[in-house]
Amino acid sequence: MKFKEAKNKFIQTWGALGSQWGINKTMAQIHALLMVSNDAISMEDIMEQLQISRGNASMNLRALMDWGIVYKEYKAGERREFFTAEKDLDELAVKIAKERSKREIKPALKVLKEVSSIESNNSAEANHFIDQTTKLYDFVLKADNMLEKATEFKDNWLGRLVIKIMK
Amino acid sequence: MKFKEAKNKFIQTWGALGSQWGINKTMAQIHALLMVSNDAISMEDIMEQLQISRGNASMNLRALMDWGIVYKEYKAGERREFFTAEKDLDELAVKIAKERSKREIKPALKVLKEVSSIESNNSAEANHFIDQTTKLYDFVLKADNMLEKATEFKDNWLGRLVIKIMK
DNA sequence: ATAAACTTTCATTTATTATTGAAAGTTCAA
DNA sequence: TTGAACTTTCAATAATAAATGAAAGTTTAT
Repeated sequence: MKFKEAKNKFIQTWGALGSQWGINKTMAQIHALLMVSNDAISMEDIMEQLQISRGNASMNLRALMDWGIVYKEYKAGERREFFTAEKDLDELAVKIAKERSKREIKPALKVLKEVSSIESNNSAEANHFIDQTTKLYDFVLKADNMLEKATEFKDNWLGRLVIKIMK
Repeated sequence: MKFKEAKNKFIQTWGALGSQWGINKTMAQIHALLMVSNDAISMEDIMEQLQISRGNASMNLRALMDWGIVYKEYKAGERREFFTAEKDLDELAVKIAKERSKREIKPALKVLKEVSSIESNNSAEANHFIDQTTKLYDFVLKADNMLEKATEFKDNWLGRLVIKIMK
């Protein structure tokens, strides 16, 4: 396999993976492209390499910057803006986790708390509902906390030890 | 909030969360409905409660059973099939993790390995590509392993200790 | 202040994904 | 073996999500 072919395959695969996990394909592809690019590239270049429109490129770059995993760069004497991706993978994972937690898990938790707090009418059905949603709330809360602690976790010698043992 | 209202809100929310994470809405809703249902319910019931077609119900129930998180149940003297959901949340998480790993992460890993193994033509570009995709491969592999080990992790006193410390 | 070089926005179009429902398939009781 | 009761399949349709591109908006050099 040649370099160009490999690069393309990587971008396609990363894009597909993204869309399976609720991140739009182009967004994931742009990110992939930037990750494996040596240096910052212009919007024109991104459009060209991924064969996408200006609007699409612009909106997804904006989204990636909102997520904090792509940055603008300015080059001396250049009018255009250039873009780079966060390349540190731990940092990337933490940022994605934080963002998805904020956007999706936190609101879901709010609803779970709400619906698990209804007054029971003492039917078996209602009791089971309250019990199950309460458990779910606790579970999701715990899972969410683990995500949030991922940063500290990775720098934590004890954590690393545990991972080693579990392997 | 009344029980019925809460139940509905829960089902809607769970459905939305599912679709944000790449699981189709109806599938997540059926699962939600079964999770908070006291006992097994028929396809007819599911169709009625979620206002979906027979085909839709059938296909998504099949998918949920393929995932191993919904089971068929037979009631004595009843021709119809009834369905229940896995209600143990740890068990549920493990099964979902395993399934998504198998379907999505494993194939992605294969591609990552492939593209990171190309022969470099010694351009800075190609070298950076190889370096970055290799790192990505290691990272995704590690993350995937952690998912797989989730079962052991939850029963692991040391793991629990670490979580406690990190909180 | 002007205009060239560039970016963003958003109504419209296109592509993707999910849903329907009728027909085909299955199972079981008599 | 027949047919009633039920489930599955899948081509057609609908709903949803993403992409386009032209117009509007910005920025900067002169």
